[in-house]
Amino acid sequence: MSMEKALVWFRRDLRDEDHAALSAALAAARQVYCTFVFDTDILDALPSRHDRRVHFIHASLVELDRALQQRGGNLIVLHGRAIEEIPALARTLGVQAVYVNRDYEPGAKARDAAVSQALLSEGIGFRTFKDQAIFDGGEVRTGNGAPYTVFTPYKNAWLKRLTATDLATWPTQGPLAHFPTAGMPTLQAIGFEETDLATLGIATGMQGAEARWKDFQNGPLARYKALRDFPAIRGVSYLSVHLRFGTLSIRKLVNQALAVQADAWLNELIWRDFYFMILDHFPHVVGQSFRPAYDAIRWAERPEAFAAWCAGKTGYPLVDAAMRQINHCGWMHNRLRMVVASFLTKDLGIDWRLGERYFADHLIDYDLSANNGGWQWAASSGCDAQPYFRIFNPVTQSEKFDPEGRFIRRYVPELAKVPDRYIHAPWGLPKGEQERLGVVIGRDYPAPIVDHAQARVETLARYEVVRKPASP
DNA sequence: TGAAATGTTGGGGCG
DNA sequence: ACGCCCCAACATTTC
Repeated sequence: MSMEKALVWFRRDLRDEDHAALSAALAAARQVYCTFVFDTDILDALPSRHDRRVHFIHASLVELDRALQQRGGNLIVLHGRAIEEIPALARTLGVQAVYVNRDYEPGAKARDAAVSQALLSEGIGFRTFKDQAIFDGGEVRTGNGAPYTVFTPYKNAWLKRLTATDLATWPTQGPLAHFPTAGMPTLQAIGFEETDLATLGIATGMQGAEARWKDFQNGPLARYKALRDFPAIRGVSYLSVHLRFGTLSIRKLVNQALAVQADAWLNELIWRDFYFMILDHFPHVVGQSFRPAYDAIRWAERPEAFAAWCAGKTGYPLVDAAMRQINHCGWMHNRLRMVVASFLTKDLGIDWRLGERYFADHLIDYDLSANNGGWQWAASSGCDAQPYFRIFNPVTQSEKFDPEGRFIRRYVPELAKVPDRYIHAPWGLPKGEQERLGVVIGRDYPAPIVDHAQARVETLARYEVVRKPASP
């Protein structure tokens, strides 16, 4: 039974290759339309009108539209509330069904439920597909049918279950239907401004994704395990933004990771599936600890310390360099995400939710599932989180992962002249040397806003409440 | 996907 | 030669 018309609604899957919903629509319908909605329910909540993500999406849509036009179709780009725009467009086009790739965020699930309901009332179908994850829903479960909450057994089950079918490319050949529009709205027309993506060398769209992917395969992939922890080195893939917006297919990456036996990198891709699954099954992690006991922790109210953390002025060079990196380019090396998260929660005693929100507002690759998972991991409140007594020493981390201070000096230029021996803890530099080098701690660079050894003791005390329920 | 505290061992200085 | 002590170096435990 072939249907006449279908509509593919693109969201975080901005490509026309290996695309599950597009593939299914093409297989099912004679005429396939394509749309994207700049959803004001999302855009209105963004803190700035200069948002690199909106810019990235817009630039990627321009390329996607061009690709669809080469196939006889086009991208119908709307600006409004998706829960109203999609049913209205479906009605206008006279489609029998709307096709989407599944999204696991609570807000997206609520939106999709509302759209589905609206469509259903008009007899229009709403078909959802797994595309952004390798496994979703209940596909990877423990022996008794529960979702995994520990990564390693999840990973083992994930690998055991994996077959070639799970990694097969979704074919998307075939003609597309064209719907006359006034053309793609400009960035300004949807209320946003151009950003510095080009200056930062952030390539958009499928072509940008492919270029980065080639760079990674020709470069660090083979030595990923050895290089990935060193922020001064190009040792990681820089593909996170492309996975976030679907300008690259996850199946292609997993296939290659398996082919070259890049186990450490494959693990990272499995972590991504893991956190999608956790968010899907445990939506309370948005705003609450995965482990309820951890919501009894009394976090410190320290607005001035939080401001110093945000600005990269804590007096701990690696922490400051990392925060200045996110402030400068909207991206931070993964090792440093752990370091600054540990510092915020366990050195400053500040609620992980504040850090989570800061990352949400600043990361170009921000993804609710992984960001929340990572912060709760660092705060020890999450599933398979590090134990609360495992506290990073910001100086030791610096010595291990930026041994010569190359990364520090790149982002904290006022420390450029500090000798290697003191670059990780410059307050140890003798006063006379500080004067001679023109790097006086407290004048040219902040004194540490907290003493790590003391903070560690206070954190262990703060976390005592999770050990056992408060006595009656 | 830690780090600090504590325990153990063994080489070397020294009386 | 021997015991004693110091203290790296390494291992284990504790948080």
